[in-house]
Amino acid sequence: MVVELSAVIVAVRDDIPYVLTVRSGKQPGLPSGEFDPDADRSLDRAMRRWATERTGLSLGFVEQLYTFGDFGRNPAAARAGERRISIAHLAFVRDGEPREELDAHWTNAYELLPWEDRRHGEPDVVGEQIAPALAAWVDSGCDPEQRAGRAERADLSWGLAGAVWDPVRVLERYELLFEIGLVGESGPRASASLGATATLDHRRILASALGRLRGKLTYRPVVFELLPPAFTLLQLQRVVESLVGEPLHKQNFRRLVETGGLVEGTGQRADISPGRPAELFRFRRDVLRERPSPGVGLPGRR
Amino acid sequence: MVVELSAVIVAVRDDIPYVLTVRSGKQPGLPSGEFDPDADRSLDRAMRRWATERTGLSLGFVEQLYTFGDFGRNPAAARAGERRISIAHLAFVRDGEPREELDAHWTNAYELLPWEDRRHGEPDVVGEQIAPALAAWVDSGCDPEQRAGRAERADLSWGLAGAVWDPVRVLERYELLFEIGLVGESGPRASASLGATATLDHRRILASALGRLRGKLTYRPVVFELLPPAFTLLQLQRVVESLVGEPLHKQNFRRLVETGGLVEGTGQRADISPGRPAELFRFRRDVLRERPSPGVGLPGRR
DNA sequence: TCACTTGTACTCAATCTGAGTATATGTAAC
DNA sequence: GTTACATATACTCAGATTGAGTACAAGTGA
Repeated sequence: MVVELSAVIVAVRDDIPYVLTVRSGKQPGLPSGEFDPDADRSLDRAMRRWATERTGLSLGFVEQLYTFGDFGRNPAAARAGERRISIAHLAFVRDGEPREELDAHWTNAYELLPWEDRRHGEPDVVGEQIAPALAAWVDSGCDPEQRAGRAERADLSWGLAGAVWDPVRVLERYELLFEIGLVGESGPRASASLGATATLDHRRILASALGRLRGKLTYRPVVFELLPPAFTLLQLQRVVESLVGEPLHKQNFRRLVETGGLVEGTGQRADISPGRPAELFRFRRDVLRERPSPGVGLPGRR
Repeated sequence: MVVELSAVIVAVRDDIPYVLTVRSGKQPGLPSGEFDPDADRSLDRAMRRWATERTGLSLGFVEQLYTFGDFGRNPAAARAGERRISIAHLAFVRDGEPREELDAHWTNAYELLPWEDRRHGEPDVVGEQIAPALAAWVDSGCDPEQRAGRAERADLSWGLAGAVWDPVRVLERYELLFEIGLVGESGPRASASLGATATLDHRRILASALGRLRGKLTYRPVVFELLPPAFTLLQLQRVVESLVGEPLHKQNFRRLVETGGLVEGTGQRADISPGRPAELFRFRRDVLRERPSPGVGLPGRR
């Protein structure tokens, strides 16, 4: 059995969450490579070293995500009888371009999962293609019980029929689209507005990364790993919004992070801006002692 | 490379969280076995089938936890040059004894991690052995910077020096004890009051399971997978308390789950009890549509 | 009937939240 | 310089949530 490491390496620039991709064939894919147990004592170490070699970046926050071993998802390998397990990781980098010769690029995460970006309202794809397809899938259940189960699943993951949209359920949404044949890798019904396709099941891995990341934001101060040491509150807010995919109330966000003790002003101000110059803030480490789970609590999630 | 599945199978009875263990040699260990990719299409399926065969239980909630591949932790295997990766899972069962002939037992999770049970206040081990050992470790840092780093790490994970105790940081606590040689598998300084030892790094896996479980409780209604379909509010509270390891305010807990829409009364009452008979409640599925992350919010975690 | 046990309702102040309004302080255009 | 514009920051206010209790209800066995 082959064990490989793969990584969802995230950076945010200009309000866009990017993931690092490499070309393998004509499609972009996540950087991944075989795990060599003799070279590294632990998975974590292996992950960091390998990512540095492969992408030229040094990772900040790194977390193991999930181990994928669903063989049906890799038709070519399955035919060849190859057994491959992929240990996926989530990692952040602050900035810096990958080295060119490594053929790595930053891809907008929402190009791969367009329905996840709701900062400017619900994207059209949802109403025009996804919701109807889901409705058809629900109706095509064989008995009332199955239809009810399908309806609940669709409503909960997609926030339909009065259910609330939960930014964290990224993987559930992707898997449902996959099941009903709407996303590229799984069938011919895929269309461009449902996002660019990626190698193998890498969009699925990305979905699981985005979901985890969104959840983590709310109870651990991980956003700061994506920001420079000093930042304005608006910068912070934009990064959070870009990751969560939802707009936030500016004044309340500011109150939340300031009175929540998550940041503290450095008397300096940012000069590069139209409008009134903003104060630069930094992450306030002490918050870790004061609150058990400090993070940028999102609105309405309680 | 050998890939194995292992499982932390949890059940709660009489206010005690139990994990299923099997004997391997003289120590208890988690059930685990080699993963056969040809038998099952996905890891999840493999996990369920294998657990059923091995333990005679059918699992409710199952979730992948973490993939462990730290080779230093298994000295015997390391010497033999064996490379083994273990994909750990967390699973719940409602009740039922494991089949006897399988040599499986329920072990009190707090026998393995005694410092995690704070329902009756901070256990004596913490003040008597752990805190002093941590202090010594902090002081033995070579320079002020390293000492400061160690102090922060110790304080945060153990809630010392004014920091708050975070029930979720189970793994961080265990790893720290491991590093300073306080827990059995890692050195000779271990004592009985620091918990029973287990095979290989199985206590570490248990720690990661308990932490994950505690976190999950607060934002997904997973407790109900551990309870019968109808239960009294006190039963529910006791199960939550046993898992979280902290006492909860009764009236507020009740308000939380009732007005939070997490449960609904079934007009029936429980008869087996001293005192006034309590009403039986059931999980209210509709809460899933109403709130993005319904769970039994713990006190003070905000 | 009393002591005891557990269940359930209700109170109350402190805090937090969502949704605003109002004002401050820059730059670029006229 | 004054105006338009853009963003920053302060403050308000009603409604909901939380933490910590008090009070009372409804069973059991002595």
